[in-house]
Amino acid sequence: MNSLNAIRLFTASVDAGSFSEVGRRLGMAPSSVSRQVAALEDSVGAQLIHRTTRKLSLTEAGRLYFERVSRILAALDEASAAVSHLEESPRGVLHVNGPTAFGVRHVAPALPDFLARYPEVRIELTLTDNFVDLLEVGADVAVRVGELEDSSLIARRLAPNRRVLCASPGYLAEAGAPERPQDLADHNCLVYTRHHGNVNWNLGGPDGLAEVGVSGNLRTNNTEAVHAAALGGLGIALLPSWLVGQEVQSGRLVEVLPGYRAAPGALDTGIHALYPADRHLSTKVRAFVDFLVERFGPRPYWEDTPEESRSRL
Amino acid sequence: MNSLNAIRLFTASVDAGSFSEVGRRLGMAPSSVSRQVAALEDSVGAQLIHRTTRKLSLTEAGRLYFERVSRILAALDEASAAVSHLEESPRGVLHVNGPTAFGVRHVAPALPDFLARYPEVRIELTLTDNFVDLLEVGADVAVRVGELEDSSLIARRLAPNRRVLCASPGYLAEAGAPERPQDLADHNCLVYTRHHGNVNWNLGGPDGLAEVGVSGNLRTNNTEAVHAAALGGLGIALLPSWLVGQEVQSGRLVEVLPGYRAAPGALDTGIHALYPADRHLSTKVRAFVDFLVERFGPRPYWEDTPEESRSRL
DNA sequence: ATGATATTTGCAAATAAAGCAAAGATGAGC
DNA sequence: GCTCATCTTTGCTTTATTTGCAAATATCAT
Repeated sequence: MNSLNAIRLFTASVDAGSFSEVGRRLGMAPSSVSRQVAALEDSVGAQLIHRTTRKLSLTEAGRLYFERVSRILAALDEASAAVSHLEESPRGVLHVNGPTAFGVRHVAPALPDFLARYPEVRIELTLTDNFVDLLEVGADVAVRVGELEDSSLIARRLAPNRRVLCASPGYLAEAGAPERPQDLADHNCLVYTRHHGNVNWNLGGPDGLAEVGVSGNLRTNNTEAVHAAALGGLGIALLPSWLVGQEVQSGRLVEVLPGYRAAPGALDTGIHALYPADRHLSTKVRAFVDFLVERFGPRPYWEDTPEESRSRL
Repeated sequence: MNSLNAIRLFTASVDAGSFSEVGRRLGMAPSSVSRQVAALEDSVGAQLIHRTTRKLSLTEAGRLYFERVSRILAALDEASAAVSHLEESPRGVLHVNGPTAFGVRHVAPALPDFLARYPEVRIELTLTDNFVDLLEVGADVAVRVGELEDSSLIARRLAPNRRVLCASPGYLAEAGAPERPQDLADHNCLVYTRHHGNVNWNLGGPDGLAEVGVSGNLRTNNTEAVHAAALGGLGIALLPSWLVGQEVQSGRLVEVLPGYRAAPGALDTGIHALYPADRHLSTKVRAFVDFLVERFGPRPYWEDTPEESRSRL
């Protein structure tokens, strides 16, 4: 087990032609240089340098070792440099993980801008709806909507996650628009739930919290299904603003009880970027997270009212 | 300045998939492994491994670093092995230095046998008559006849260096053979000397030491010239046995005053092999010196009497 | 939920490295 | 030929680094 330092001192001695000179250049005692080289010789089991008080000269073994080892040292430095260089400006492959719906709607459309800003980065986007271990899939960063689980990860808030009531103009024309939360009980409510049993919607509005038992002719554990049904005019849905924002802006959906929002629960904690709590956060991850924060927050574009949306064009 | 050990622990961790496992395999505390890898990460300035208490996984930087560095480690071990291996059996270039006359007559003829025994050795033979610094010319071993100077070198005695009196049969037939040392004063003595002034030959024989002032019509500072003149029948010469031994054996020269030899002086200290006093004596040098000792000593073939020489055939 | 095992950190002990001074050696210059 | 400056090496002490242990925290399997 020879030390790298000894090898560096050996090559330095060959270059300088003197242990003392090496000591002077590197600011260390000549005896230290001498001993390190001697230890290296013991380690490889061969004399590398013939010494005279006046002159150093390589043995054949030394010459051979020097040739090979100096190339190796260069390669080693190069390897370190490559890795350090990797960190100077964002580059390399960035593995991003996220849920399908949000990923398709808001992450993927953002990637062209990101990649335009950092041309040396390549992105591998994995969209999964079951929770996966970041490290397991080799992801560098994940976008999570709603509750957070991984405590060993750092979470950076990207946007609020709010749910709003909405329905298609067609449905409202037919069934009328509710004016108070209690009116929802008389509407066909499209229920997203993962469990059996009754479902209550907790709504916060100008007059405080209101809890309304809702029901309808569709219950599903898939948000996209609720979304599709609402677009089809089936009834009133409680959906995340990032999912329906653009349709509200375009008029394909209309916000119902605009003053009310779903009272924050576990599902509404927010939208976060998660990444490992490493001491050395890689620049590409930092760049990506910063980019998302800049793009979404503090008030994401999908929260715009129809008027704001029009004026933005 | 990252330590080699840290890099080894890093790659071991990647292989084992766990710091604890590495600790178990290498017999060290997991905390040490952890800290070394952390230090390496600080050193290169990038996270290399994502850690969970349950799992390790490489970052992209880590993957890149691992790929490069594992090859490098292998190359390093290989370099050490190559050098160590070099020491296992004699191989490589062996630089031999020696005086011209002795080299041509006794070293060069020995080389075929040596090279036959060690086929992986290549010899570079440098014959010089001025004293040279072993290290200066890059020699691994030198053969020296006579006085020794380099005190930092190890000298191994190869053979005695004796000078004997001899002349050609033709000269003796014409001038007669001396019967006592004092008779030399009346002979044409071929004098080798580096200085001016009178020359005495100190001869040791059955009746003790005898000092005889000698002179003749040839004085030279070149032994070979004396040799050639003696062969040509010019007179009586005092020459090293290794130089005239074979001619005495073949009868082209005849030993004069056979009971007498030159009294040992500085020039007669012996024939030595010299090599650097390194802690790691390379096997090829050791093999070469051993070979010469075996071939020459304790009584070299050139000291044989004519009878012995004949029986040896 | 609980137990077994993982990483990490603080702290003390052990190990390795560094500096200093002195000794021996070598080459340059007078 | 001799002296002097400089080089390597070694013994000894001081300093720095590394290690191991124990405890805290975190994770996965049962």
